This record gives sequence, structure tokens and C-alpha cells, in this order.
Amino acid sequence: MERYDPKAIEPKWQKTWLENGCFRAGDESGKERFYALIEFPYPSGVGLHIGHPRPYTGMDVLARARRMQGYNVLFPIGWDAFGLPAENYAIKNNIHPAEVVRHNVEHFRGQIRRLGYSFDDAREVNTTDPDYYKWTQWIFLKMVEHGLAYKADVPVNWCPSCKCVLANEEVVGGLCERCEAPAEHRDKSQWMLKITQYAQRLLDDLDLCEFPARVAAQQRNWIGRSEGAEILFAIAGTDESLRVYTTRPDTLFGATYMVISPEHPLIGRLESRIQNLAEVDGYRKAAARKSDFERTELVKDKTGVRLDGITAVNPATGNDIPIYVSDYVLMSYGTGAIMAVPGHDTRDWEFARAFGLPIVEVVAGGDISKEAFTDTETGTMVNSGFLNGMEVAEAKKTIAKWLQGKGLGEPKVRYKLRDWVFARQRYWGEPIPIIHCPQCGMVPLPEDQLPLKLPEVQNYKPTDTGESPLAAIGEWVNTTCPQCGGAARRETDTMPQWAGSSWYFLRYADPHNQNELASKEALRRWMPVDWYNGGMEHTTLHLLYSRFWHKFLYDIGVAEQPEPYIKRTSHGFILGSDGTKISKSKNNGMDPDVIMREYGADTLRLTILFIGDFEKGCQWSEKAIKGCRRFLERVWAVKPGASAVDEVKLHQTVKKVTEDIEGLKFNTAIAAMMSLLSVMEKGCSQFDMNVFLRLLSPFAPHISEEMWARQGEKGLCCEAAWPQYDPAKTVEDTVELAVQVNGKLRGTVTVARGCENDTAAAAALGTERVKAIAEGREPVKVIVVPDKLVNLIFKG
RNA sequence: GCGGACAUGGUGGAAUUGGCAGACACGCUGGUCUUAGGAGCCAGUGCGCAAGCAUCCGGGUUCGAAUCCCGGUGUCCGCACCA
Repeated sequence: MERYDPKAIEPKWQKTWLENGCFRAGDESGKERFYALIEFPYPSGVGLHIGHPRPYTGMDVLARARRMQGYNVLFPIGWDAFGLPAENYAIKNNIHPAEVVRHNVEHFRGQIRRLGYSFDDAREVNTTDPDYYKWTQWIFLKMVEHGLAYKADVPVNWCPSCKCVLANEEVVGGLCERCEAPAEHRDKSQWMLKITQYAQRLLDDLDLCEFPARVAAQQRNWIGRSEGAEILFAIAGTDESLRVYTTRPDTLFGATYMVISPEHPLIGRLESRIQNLAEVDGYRKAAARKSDFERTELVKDKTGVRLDGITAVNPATGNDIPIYVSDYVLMSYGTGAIMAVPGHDTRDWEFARAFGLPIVEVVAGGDISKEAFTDTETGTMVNSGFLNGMEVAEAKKTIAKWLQGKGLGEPKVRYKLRDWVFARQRYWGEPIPIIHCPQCGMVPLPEDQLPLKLPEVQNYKPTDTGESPLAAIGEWVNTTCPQCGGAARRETDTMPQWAGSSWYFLRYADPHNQNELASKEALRRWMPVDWYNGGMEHTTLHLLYSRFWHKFLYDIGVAEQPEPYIKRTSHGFILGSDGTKISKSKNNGMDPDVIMREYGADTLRLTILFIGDFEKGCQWSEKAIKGCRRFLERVWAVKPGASAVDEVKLHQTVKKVTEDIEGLKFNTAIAAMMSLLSVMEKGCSQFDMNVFLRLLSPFAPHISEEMWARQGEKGLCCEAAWPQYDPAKTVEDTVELAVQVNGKLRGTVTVARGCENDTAAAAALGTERVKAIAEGREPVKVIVVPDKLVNLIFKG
């Protein structure tokens, strides 16, 4: 018999699928649509890595199954090709980034084809294609028009290794998300996107999204909504005041001092009154030198300096209270100043202890000599004038009214989310289409001049000065103002890599449109994305950013729905065979190409899905490959004959595989097929085989196609109709009941399905084992779960 | 500190969501075929000689708990001096 040889059959079918356009989404189709989306890859030089095949294979199974179920499926792929790695590789090897991308994309395309993925080859998008980034720039200009994109002098995170600024979301634990260099502080004039304007909607509309709990929770956490009040504290003897934000206005009577951040502008304004200015300046300079990493991770002991010569007035008590500068207060959150209530805030308590400041109890219920009492559920107000005796919740309302009445404060909602730093000082990104004119100021490039293409240059190395390499390209930078026609300069920063990916799912609907980012009809046909699978690492980056962009596009009438994705799932990470992150140096991982060469794409696809629950993390193991390859070889060897498999088994398997695909339970779907196969090996009909191949087809499409053809079936297996099951035929006529005595399993008994409880109980009582235990006694209680079990309770 | 997830044989992992724990696979053991096998096929495989005991530990609810509740331990992930 001919051996199973994937090398001989896989390329053949990949070619057939491509030539027949099997996976092209139909714009004219009358079928119900299904839009399945994976996160498009960054085409790096090393090709597909371990992270890609798992989500792609999983979603490919879903897409293939849905096609067979009669849906018009859009399952596209593209290339998120701007960004630092291509640029760095280009610099190192002296090749233009565009050339690097072209080469890498070709490599990726080949690998993806060899894996048998059913991506629509006619809808590829590439973020670095001017026909694509024209629309990225267009969206940016619309944001400028609507006041959502603005340039501001703000303290930003600077990565000294990547030599560009980082968004808040790109700093992880004080380190650059990409290269893990400690981020530094720089003050720079920056393009920003006002994502904060959408904070509440991004939060509220999570209810419209079918996100996994962990994804929704993480976004909520990142948006970080809190309710409190802003309160004004007068500076004694001046017209100045200090505005603070607090979530505990109820504890105002306990505010015994104030703290401002080292960057707070009050210090500059009251310089002349500060008696220890040298000391204060010294502290500020030391704080400025620290990176975020040092400020938050390493230094937990409270430090600070009192501003001698100025005091604030507690508006509730009328007392003069000292003001400190300390780096535990951040300029980037709230107002950069706090009222310190050491009795009821852990950080303030620590600071007060270190500096010998009074700690006053205003909420009874704890022991503030030992630690701050921060509970808001159980406390009663004390030492708080007109608030005394109230519970915390009531005190909050009362003090808010009182403050508003006196014009000293107002309720305020705050978010941790900050505006998105949207400029990078690098070459390989979308140019920001803005012109700086000495007469007219910042002028948006007119839409008819889009795309603003990147210039061809010799040198695109980043600089240490914080200037983009584009700044050195005179003939590109120097231009004329679209408004006054005078000499002007182009913006030289480029957009971050997250720009192109913030709307790419819309472009798939209509990828070749020259007049719009996508036509209304196409967007109506395909959006929103039905099912989007992607990595957890993008939860507070791409996933949040793209929701924001889509909401904006919805507001200006481009998008049709408030949310871009109906359902989001997230695959678990594959760890190395040693349980740690896969890396080349540790040699604990897998190279898709190597495995494909040795075992074939179908085996790799099965292995990746069989290894564990798709949505949970799992460990890679060479051992798993063998079992899957063995399975396919056994499939190959089955020869249909006269006898047929048990109808119930067949229908059960169809049901199980159908349902498991919907739930992304690919591992148990494969197990069910393995189980059916072992029955088929004992004898099966041509029809059994036909059903089996259709079930297997989304998982192992090549072998299914080959055997389908060899069986003489008509058409392509991947275009055959999905097998149907008859629910009535998924169950046997008889059932085996578990027989328990006093809750313990004592045997089984076979009865007719759906039989009366009395009949089941009688059958259970009639078993030898039960008779022996009963010794003639009658059970005091009988519990029957129909078709499941009988539990007999005996006394004693 | 806040938020999320998780803990099942030698291993990866199943368990219709409160109803026969360990599906499926790896590994292992024995057999068989073979000049040979790190190939194939067949059988066995949670622990225990047994009665029994078993889903991280301790309580609880229930006729019945891997599953629900309370307490504890441990692991992973996200955020974090966020006022």
C-alpha cells in the first residue's frame, strides 16, 4: 500500500485551492456573512515564529468550518509592516526598509500557504503601502479637524535605545515594551491623540462587546475610572490656591498637610516666598534624574522636603497646614497635588510617620496608631465637625454639597487613562501630514495631497537629539504652506506602529478602494468583525487603540457601529518544552518549517490544537507530534468496506466536533475524531468515511482533500457541506445507570432510555450487589436522576 | 496593595457545568511480527495485596462536590506611591 506522504500531497492541494479561489470572500453572495479575524503579523526577518500558528490554525479551522456550513466567510490577512525592527534591520544591513518588508512578506506568504491556511489572497493589505497609509493619514487629519489630535509640550517617556518617545501603554514596569531599556523622562513637544475624551465610552461600551472576562477587566483597570472631588486649598497670605483631587473628600477634616509633586508649577510661582529654595531645588533635581522605574519600583521609602515659608489652609478646619514636595505624588495623575490624610491613607500615614506629622482620626473603626484605616464600608465620622456621626457614604455626599456651596470644590470623575503620545522620531512610519508655517502656524496637508509619501533617503538612522531622521532631508522638509504659499517646513515625526493596525479590519472590507478607506456598502456588508482572536498582550494597546479609532470613525459617520468587534477570544501562549518562554538560545521551542518538512502541515496543525485548551497556556512537546502523525497515518490506512460504524457513534462525533469548534475546544474535537477512527478501523462504510473526511477537513485539510478525491467524491472536500447530525440519533435506546448506595458507586444497571423512575429504581434494587448490601432492608430514600443514576439510601 | 486566572495520574490534558473522575494522547509494562528496531499490531496501565483510598490543604452545603460556599497554601498574568 502507498505510504502517507504529506510532501507529495500538500503542495498540490494548496495550488488547487488557490487556483480555484476557494477562500475568496464573495461581495455579491447572498449567503450570511461571517468575518473571522486574526491579528495581522509584523513580517519580521526570521519568518513565522511559534506565536503565529496557534491563533492562525484555530481561526482557520473556524473559518473553514463556517464555509462548509454555508457562510460567506471573510478571513483575511495583511502585513503590519511599519516599525522599528524592519528599520533596524535595514540600517544594519544597509537595505531600504521597503525592500526588507517586500522580502519578508514574500517569505511569510510562502510559509502561510504551506500551512494550508485559508486566507483570502485577494484582500491582503500592507500598512506600508502608500495606497493604504493614505487613509491612515486621512484619519489623522480628521482627528486634527475634530480637535482629537493636538501638539503639546508634555513630559514623555523616552527610550534611549529605540531613540524615540513611547506611549504610556508601551512602558511596562518602567521599561520599554520593545527593548526593555529603562524609559527616561523628556519634555518634548508631541503629537497626542485625545483618547481620554473617549474614556467613559470605552468603558461603558465594554458591555456591548463579547470579551473574555480577563480582557474586559484589564481594559477597565487600565481606563481606571474613579469618582471623587476636586478641592481648593488657599495658600495662606497669597492669592494662590492649590487644587487637589481626592476620592475621599469625606476625610477633609483629617487633612493635616499637603504634598505636591516635584514638577508642580506652584513652586515656580511662589519661589520668592520659599525660604529653603536651595534644598527644594536639590530635591526636585534629584527626582528629575530618576527614571519612572526608579521612582516606582525601587524607592518605596517616603522622601520629601517641606516648603518653608508657605502654608495652606484646610477649608474645613481653617487650620494652617504645611506643604511638602515629594515624589510619591505624580504630576501625571490628578492635579499633581494631594491633601494628605495620614489617618486614612497608607502612603500619607507612612509619610507622616517619617516626618513626624500629626495623624488625626476622622473615621472611627481602626487603630490609626498602628496603621491607616482605609475602610470605607464600616467607618463612622469623628473629629469632623458637621460630619460627625455619619457613615462614610453619607459624609461624602454632605461634604460635596458643602464644598460646592462655598465654591471650594466640586465632584469630579478621573481616569488613569492618559492621552496617547502619537509621534515617533523614526523614519519607518507614516509621515504626519502637517506643515509648520511661520505665518499660519500648524497647517494640515490638504486631503488631495495624500498620501504624503516617505522620501527615498540614504540615511534613516535615528538621532539622539530627539529629532526624526526626516528632519535631515532638506528637499522633503522644506515645502510651501498650503494656506499662504510661503516657505514652511513639514512635520518630521512619524506615526507609531499602532496607527496602521488601528483600522486595518475596515480596509479588508474593500481593500482596493482608491476613493474612500472603504465603501459604505462594503462596510455594511462586513462590519463589525464577528470573531476576533488575538493575544492578551494587545489588550491595553492595539485592542484599546482600535476601539478608540473605530469610535471616532463612527462619530464622523464612516463606521456604522459603535464597536468594531462582536466577539473577542484570546489564545493561550505556547511555552517551551521546559515550561519557560520559547527562545532560540534555549532550544526549547519549535520551528514551524522544520516540523512541516519532517511531518507535514496537517500534522503540525493537529498538534498545535491537540496540545491543550486553545484559550489556556500550554507547553510545547515534541511528543505530541507523534500521536498526531500516527493518527493521520491510521486515517490514511482505513479502507471502507461493507460494514458501517454504529450510527449513534457517528452522529455523536458530528455533534461533538461541530460544537467544539464553536467553543474553540479543538483538543477535544480531535480526541472525538480519534475515538471515531478507532471504531472505523474495525469496519466502516464509504459513507462513514465521507462524513469523517468532512469533519477532519478544517483541521487537516490536505489529507482530507486527497482521500476525498481518491474515494471518488465529487468536488473539493473543503467546499463540501458540513455534516449534519440528527439529535435523536446521538443517543442509544438503552442507558447504563450508575447505581449508588448512600452516595457511593456500587455498580451499574442497563435500562431503557427515558424509563420511569420506579422502573429504574427497581432495576437498581435488583442488582446482586445492592441485594447483598441491603440484606432485605428497604431503602429509606431513593433518588433517581433520569438516564443518569439511582442513589439508594439505607439506614444504619 | 488592587484586579484577573488557575491547582486533576509518571506527562500533556478530559469530565455533558452538581450525577460512574482520569476521555484522547504521550510515556511505561508485557506479548507478537522481525536479521534488527526508537516501526507496526495486540493487551495492560490513578494508588492499594485487600476492604478501600483518590481531583492543593482544612471546614461547610447536598442523597451526591474536581465542580457551589467559607478559610488557608501555592502558581501564573495584568496594573501599581493613581490620591
